[in-house]
Amino acid sequence: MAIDHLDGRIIVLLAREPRIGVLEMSRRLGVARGTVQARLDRLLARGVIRGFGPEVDPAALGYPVTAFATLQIRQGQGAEVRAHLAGVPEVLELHTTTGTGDMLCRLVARSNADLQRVIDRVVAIDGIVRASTAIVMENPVPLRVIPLVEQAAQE
Amino acid sequence: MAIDHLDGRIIVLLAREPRIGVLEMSRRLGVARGTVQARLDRLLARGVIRGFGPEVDPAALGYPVTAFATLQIRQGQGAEVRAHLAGVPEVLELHTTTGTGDMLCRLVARSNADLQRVIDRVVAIDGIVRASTAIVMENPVPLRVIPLVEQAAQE
DNA sequence: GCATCCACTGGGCAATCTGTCCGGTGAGAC
DNA sequence: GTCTCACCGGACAGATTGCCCAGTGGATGC
Repeated sequence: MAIDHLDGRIIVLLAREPRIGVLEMSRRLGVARGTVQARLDRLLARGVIRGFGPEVDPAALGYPVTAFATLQIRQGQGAEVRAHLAGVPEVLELHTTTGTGDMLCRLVARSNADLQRVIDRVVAIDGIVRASTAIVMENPVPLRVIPLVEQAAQE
Repeated sequence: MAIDHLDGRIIVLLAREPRIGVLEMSRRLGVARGTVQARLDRLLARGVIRGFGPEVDPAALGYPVTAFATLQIRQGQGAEVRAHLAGVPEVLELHTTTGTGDMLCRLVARSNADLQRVIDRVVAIDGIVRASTAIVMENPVPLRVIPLVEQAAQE
């Protein structure tokens, strides 16, 4: 089994109030402190919780424009392209995918004009045959996991 | 200006060792504790740092398959579609975009077979005209912000 | 039936960190 | 020259952490 009900409640609680601390959690959940501590350790050890890194808002950093670029890669050039993209700070995320494109990456830029600079930099390598970009206008559902955790914990 | 050098070092330090605490940070950075505390408060107040939510790995939760779906929406049905997708736990993220598709969403599923169920649920609303899905195979660059922070802090 | 293992409870301990003050200093703005 | 602001270095009580312990209850295996 992935996680049980108590694990789920711990994660959800932690997601809602990250600064909460083990002691306060144990109070809210009505279990002993040692239990929460042990559960947390296990969740971290199993990799269910990867960490507690700060969530940084690129917009507040001066990068309010987000875009997704679909890239088509020349056969056998995958490794080079990956390394190249990993070196571009504005590439926040990169996936290799099935389908018409071969890679999908998330970009940020200082402005729509600046996005051109970023894309130029992204495609400045031979291995990329074609790139098509979609600019993000709104983000109705920001990255979230709570609903998934709740679903996973119910079983 | 967005963030200065010290802000950048604080964020990077926090990203690398999230459990670190203000006191230890002040030691590592060679500044007074009050300074780090004030900087952190400001970063949080300005929204540069949104929070410290736990990073949950969907794979460890039993959802090892990730996919991106591009959706075409019938004119004027945007709101309904958003609400519908927000109610699907496997939809981790939703963006409205320019370009051929109208929305882009990130999905997870228990297996490739299960992905079919998720997609069926996603498209189970009138407003979606067409959906095209790309399954993620690898994730050479997991979501990251450190390089961007470092770049933003240099100026 | 009985022993064993495991998770949880409830408690206690010292060490550490947090939140919050304070006065003093230096740099830049007016 | 004066003011404002950020930073420093230090202080304080209060709370939390990491760690330990013995006891309990359920599940498992013999």
